[in-house]
Amino acid sequence: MTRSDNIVLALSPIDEDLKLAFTVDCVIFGYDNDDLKVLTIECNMDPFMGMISLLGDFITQDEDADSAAKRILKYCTGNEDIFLEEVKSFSKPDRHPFGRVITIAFYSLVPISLTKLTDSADKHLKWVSVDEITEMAFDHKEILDNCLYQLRKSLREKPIGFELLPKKFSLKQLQTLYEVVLGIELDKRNFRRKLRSLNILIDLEERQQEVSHRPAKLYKFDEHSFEKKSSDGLKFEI
Amino acid sequence: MTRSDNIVLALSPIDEDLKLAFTVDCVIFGYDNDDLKVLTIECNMDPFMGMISLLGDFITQDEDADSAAKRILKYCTGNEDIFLEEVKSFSKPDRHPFGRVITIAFYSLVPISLTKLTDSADKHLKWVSVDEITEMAFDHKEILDNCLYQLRKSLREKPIGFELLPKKFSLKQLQTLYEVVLGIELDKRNFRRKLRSLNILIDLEERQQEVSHRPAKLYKFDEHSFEKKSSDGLKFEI
DNA sequence: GAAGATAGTGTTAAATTAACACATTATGAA
DNA sequence: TTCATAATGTGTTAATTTAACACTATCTTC
Repeated sequence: MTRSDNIVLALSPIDEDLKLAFTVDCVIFGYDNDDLKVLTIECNMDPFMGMISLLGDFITQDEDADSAAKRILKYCTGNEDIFLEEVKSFSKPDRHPFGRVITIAFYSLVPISLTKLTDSADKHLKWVSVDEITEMAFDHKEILDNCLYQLRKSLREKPIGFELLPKKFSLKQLQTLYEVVLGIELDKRNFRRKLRSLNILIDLEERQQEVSHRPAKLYKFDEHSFEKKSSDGLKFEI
Repeated sequence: MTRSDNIVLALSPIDEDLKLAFTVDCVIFGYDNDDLKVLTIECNMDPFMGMISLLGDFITQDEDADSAAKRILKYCTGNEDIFLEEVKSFSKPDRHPFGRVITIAFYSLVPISLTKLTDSADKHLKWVSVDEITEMAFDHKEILDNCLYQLRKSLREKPIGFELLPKKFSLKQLQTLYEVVLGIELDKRNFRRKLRSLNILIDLEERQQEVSHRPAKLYKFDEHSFEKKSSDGLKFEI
């Protein structure tokens, strides 16, 4: 490869023999038992032996970063239709002990209840509460922090909370999810009114089963309304 | 480099001889004459010969993406203290005719009036109105569109409009900037009240010179107030 | 059928946003 | 020096949105 001409600088020519690697790392968020979790894998590479790390892989020759992230998600969860958002790149020269590895971080939202970790990956993977994570291999804690920040931001701007829940959910579940992830308390009546006004939920005319009290009504997310609204700039703002 | 172990997939081993290149591309926005402009350079590489492209370069061995972007900005404008925000990566396998070139896109905001394009770069660089740009070399039009979208989003969320203006500016200038970039009309009184309430401007007790009418008061941006507010989540919302 | 547990609902005050018109102050030409 | 011109600069009110707040309804289990 020769230096392209639309590239204006000639300060530090690229060494043709430089080994570069390009990866993606996925912060796979799950939500279970009123707790936000991240899918992790144990690192068995020094100097990070035994620490948890995010799920990542090289970007192959015939795919883009997005496809690589989807491939990882499919590999781990078997699911192809998962919410995914690119966050930012991480490229400190010394971020990886093996050389120059530049990574693009994504976060994704999966409903843990619907997710069977695939057999091949299962034994290595672990859902860990975000709260419990104080350190990770590589710069993965920094990546996690950035993705968590972005998740919180997006959760307030766009109707994506559903992505973490089962297809059918109660308003209470949804509210608790917001409270847990955002770390705030919400007023029940205001929360419900807000969601009503957004017209993004479909009342399933069904109720929760097997609870020892009045069962809650179940809703599902109305995909159609979302498409329509997100395109002309829905202001979600919970 | 061997495949790291925290990387779970082994579907498509990376060819050790694969030539990868890692670049940054900067959408350098300027504002002049009530018009949003982008700094471009003419491409002289087939098949994009003669088309305009963004400013970009390889990421060198000892810098991260951010540093590379800053290096480009300094090279072009001589200035080191320029607003810079990472937007997203572009990594389609065929996006670059020379091989596998993955790029991280940034946009930056510079006050054209204060910017002397450096001598070495000057003859190749051109400020072009965003409105006039219908196509660019590579996937740079797509990159521009994404960065423009992000600029508009950030302009509504964070007080960054100042970055495009001279140090001293009038409220009218600032309002017109918002109107031009966002493509909307704003109410003068509401706009002024809003800015007053944000407490991010310092009245310089000076007035515009050389205008053939009542001269406007000049303000500057109060850096200190911004630091303080952005850290605890300023809601700008113009 | 009573007790326990959670679901579900409406009103009012406060804050924010939107809409709107005229007086002020400088310049420059008569 | 005064008048025309061209822009700056300012306040009030209505509409909307957000925040605060407490009780009744419905189901289960004992």
